[in-house]
Parts: sequence; structure tokens; C-alpha cells
Amino acid sequence: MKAAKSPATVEKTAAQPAKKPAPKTPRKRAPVPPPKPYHHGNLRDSLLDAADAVLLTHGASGITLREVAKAAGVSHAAPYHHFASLDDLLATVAERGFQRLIAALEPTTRLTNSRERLLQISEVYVNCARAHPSQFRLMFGPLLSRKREFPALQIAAERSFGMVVAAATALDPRRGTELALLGWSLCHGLSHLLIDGALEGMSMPLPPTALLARQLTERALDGGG
Amino acid sequence: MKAAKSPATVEKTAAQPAKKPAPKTPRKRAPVPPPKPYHHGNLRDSLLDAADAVLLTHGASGITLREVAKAAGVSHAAPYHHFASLDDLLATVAERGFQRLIAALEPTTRLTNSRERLLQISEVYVNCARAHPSQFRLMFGPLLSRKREFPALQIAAERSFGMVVAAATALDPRRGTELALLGWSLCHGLSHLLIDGALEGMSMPLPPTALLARQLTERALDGGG
DNA sequence: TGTACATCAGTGAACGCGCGTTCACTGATGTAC
DNA sequence: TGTACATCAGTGAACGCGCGTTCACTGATGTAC
Repeated sequence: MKAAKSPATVEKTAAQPAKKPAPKTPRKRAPVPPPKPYHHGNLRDSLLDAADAVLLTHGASGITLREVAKAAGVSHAAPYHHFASLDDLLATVAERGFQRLIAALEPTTRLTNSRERLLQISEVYVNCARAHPSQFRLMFGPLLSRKREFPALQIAAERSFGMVVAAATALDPRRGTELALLGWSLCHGLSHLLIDGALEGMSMPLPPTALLARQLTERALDGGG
Repeated sequence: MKAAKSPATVEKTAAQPAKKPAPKTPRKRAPVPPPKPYHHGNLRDSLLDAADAVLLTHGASGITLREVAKAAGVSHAAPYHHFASLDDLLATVAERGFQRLIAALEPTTRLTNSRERLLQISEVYVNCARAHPSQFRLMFGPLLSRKREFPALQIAAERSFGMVVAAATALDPRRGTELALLGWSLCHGLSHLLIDGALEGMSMPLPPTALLARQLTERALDGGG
């Protein structure tokens, strides 16, 4: 890239002495138009980050190829050099969601108290869903049923569920799978009810949402009725 | 309505003696082109039924005003004489979904054993979701967060949750709401995991899906760990 | 170090499509007289 | 019972829009010599 081509640079070096010196602050605030190289360097990752941002701002239904490309600052045809299709991109976004969940669950593997481990997994799971609701919906959306077409998504999804099974099996070696499914269903349902607004305006006393996951899981472990 | 207007009736009574008797089967299979009156009579309900059918055949993402109108056999502008917008129609479809759930739950109210009542509610809930997965997704979709705009939807949703609360309160008068939320979350999450295909190909032994709801709820009531 | 050239990774125009919604219209219905 | 007329409930054309995807292109990069 030849810097001399930029008009802003030319103005600053050659033409500056001829100008009146007064208004220099606005010039310094935006010194040079963004470098904006023709080749992006790491557009694939940038597109995935942009997709996360679009999920936050536009919701799960507002995520389109064109919107993601716009958020990444490239033309809407550029993503096709990195993803075969919109579904391919979305499956990768979903996969990263599961990887984010796995990373958030990772600290719980160091807990030796199996019961506490399961309780913390519950908290993490629901907090994750509440922090990234649209990504959560995408992770369990229509693409999950087609996970055979997206092996990386399948592996990440299985691995995250495997962490729940491992904790449940540590607590109950004989019926760990069933206990895992109980805990997973409970947290998954609570997450959905919370992020879908099903509980809002229900005119009934509920504990603070931040405590719900632990509280309900405790009750399920201790016996509810 | 005047019965004499129907051509089918006329054929059967007056014109029958004059006809040759041989080929009567093809005539009777498709006796007359459909009456297709200009005025439908009960298009509003027909559109709602058509929407249910579209949900079954095209899934939750395939339900559009035009598709519903086509399924009902009318032009795509006709629904606007009965619904203010697509969202208005969809909110009514979702409301009918909750009403269907309420109707399915109704027999459980006659059970005197509170524990058995809660167990059957679990079964009915998950079976309902599995029987009508797309409708289930619509019921808890984006419109539910906007239930203030659709009072009938809000009332139906609250009433269905109220049935769970009533059963849970009968079992545990002190902490009924919490128990209801536990049971509801558990069944809601299990429903989602089942209909979204999250459990498929998970390479782990699971009990038959028809038994899962009761089994997991039993374990939550008795204590899981 | 320079040059020719293949390859990569962008651009922007264009494609066809289905969507929700609006509009002027028209056929059917119900009612007052 | 007939007739005039307002109202209702359809039709079909048209609107603008955003979508995923394709295409010919071009600027940038890397490599062989």
C-alpha cells in the first residue's frame, strides 16, 4: 500500500503550512480514514464474531448473511470465500456457542464434591443461556437436527452434554445418564422459560432468577414432594 | 341454507331415474366440482385450522400468511378481513395451542392423588409437545414475549401454567409455586430436547421416550442424588 | 533484487424468489320499504 | 313478494423489500526464476 495515495495524508504533510492553524482538534480526532485493507487477513473469524454481534443486536431471526457481512464491514458476497452457505456459517456459530458453554463449564470439573459440581453446572448453564439468549436459541435450533451434516457442531454438542453426564455419574454411578437428563432438562427448560419471557407478568411470587437454577436443582436432588 | 340449491341433491333425487345405471361408481367418487361459494362462511376458523395444518407440513418457519391462505383455499389477501396482521393470526394460533394443552390437561384435575396428578401432567405436557412440535415452538416463540399485545394469548398461557401450579400446591401447600416451576421447567426442557433432536445420536442408553417424562418427574419428586 | 504470473480474496451488479401489505374491484348477502 | 341499496367478504394485481446465491471483475499476495 502506498501512503501517498491517501488524500488525507497528502493534506497533512504538504498542504499544511498554507492552511490557517486554528482548528486542529477535529483533525486529530479522526486522523486518517480506517486502513481498510483490501485483503482482510482473518475474515472468517471476523465474520463469526460479527455473527455473535448480530445475534445480540438483531436477535436470532435477524441473523442473515447480508447482515453479518455488513457487521464485519465487507460486501455481502465476501462470506462465500469462507463458508459454503448461510447454514454452514450458522452451524459454525452454533458450534462456537457449544464451545463457549464447554469453556464456561470447565472450572466445574475441578470440583470434588459431585453434588456441588452438578449445582454449579446448573447455574453456569442457565447463566450462559441468559447471557446469550439468541445464540442459545440458534444452538438448539433447526440446525441441531441436521448435525450429521455439520460434524464439528455434533462433536461440540455431544461434548457439552458429556460434561453433564460425567458429573451426574460421579454423583450416582448406577443411574448417571438418567440423572444427567433430569438436570439437563430442568436447566434447559428453565433457560427457555426465562429467555422467552414465559415467566414475565405471571403474577406469582418467584425467587430471584439468578438463584432459580441452583434452587430448583437442589430441590430435584433432594426430592420435591 | 336451502337444500334444493345443492346440485348433488338434485341429481340424487330427480335425475336418477332417467340415467343409465351402469357407470355409477366414478360419478359417486367425485360427484360435483367443489361448491366453492364466494363467501366462505367461517373463514376465520378455517384459517386457524389451515395454520395448524401448515405447521404440521411446513414447520414453524414455513408458516406464512400466503401459505395459510393457500391451505385454506382462498386468495392471500382474504385473511386481512379476519386478522389485522400475520402476527395477529399467529398469536391466535398460539393461543389455540395453549387451549389445546389446557383441554389435554383437564382430565388430570379429577385425580385426587396429587402426586399421580403431577406425574400425569408431565406426561400430557411432553406428549402434547411431541404431537405438535411446531405449534409448541410457536407457543413459546417471540410472540409470547409480546403477550401484552395479545391478551387472549396471555390469558391462555397463564391458565395453563395455573393448572400446574394448582397440582403442585396440592402436593406441597407451602412451596407449591417452586415445585410447579421445577416440574414445568423439567417437562419444558425435555420437550425441547426431544423435538429439537438434541438427544438423537447421542450414543448413550436412554429409556423409551414415552416413559421419560413420568420417570424423570418421579425422580425429581423422590430426590435424584 | 526484480519481474512474470498463478492464485487468493475481495467487490458490486444482478438473478429470481417469497414475503407482508395495500388497493380498487366485485360478487354475495341482508335489510328497509 | 319484489326492489333498491348499504355492507360484507372475497379477488387479483401491484407495491417495495430483503433475502441467498451467482457471476464477471479486480486488487493484493505469494512464488518461481
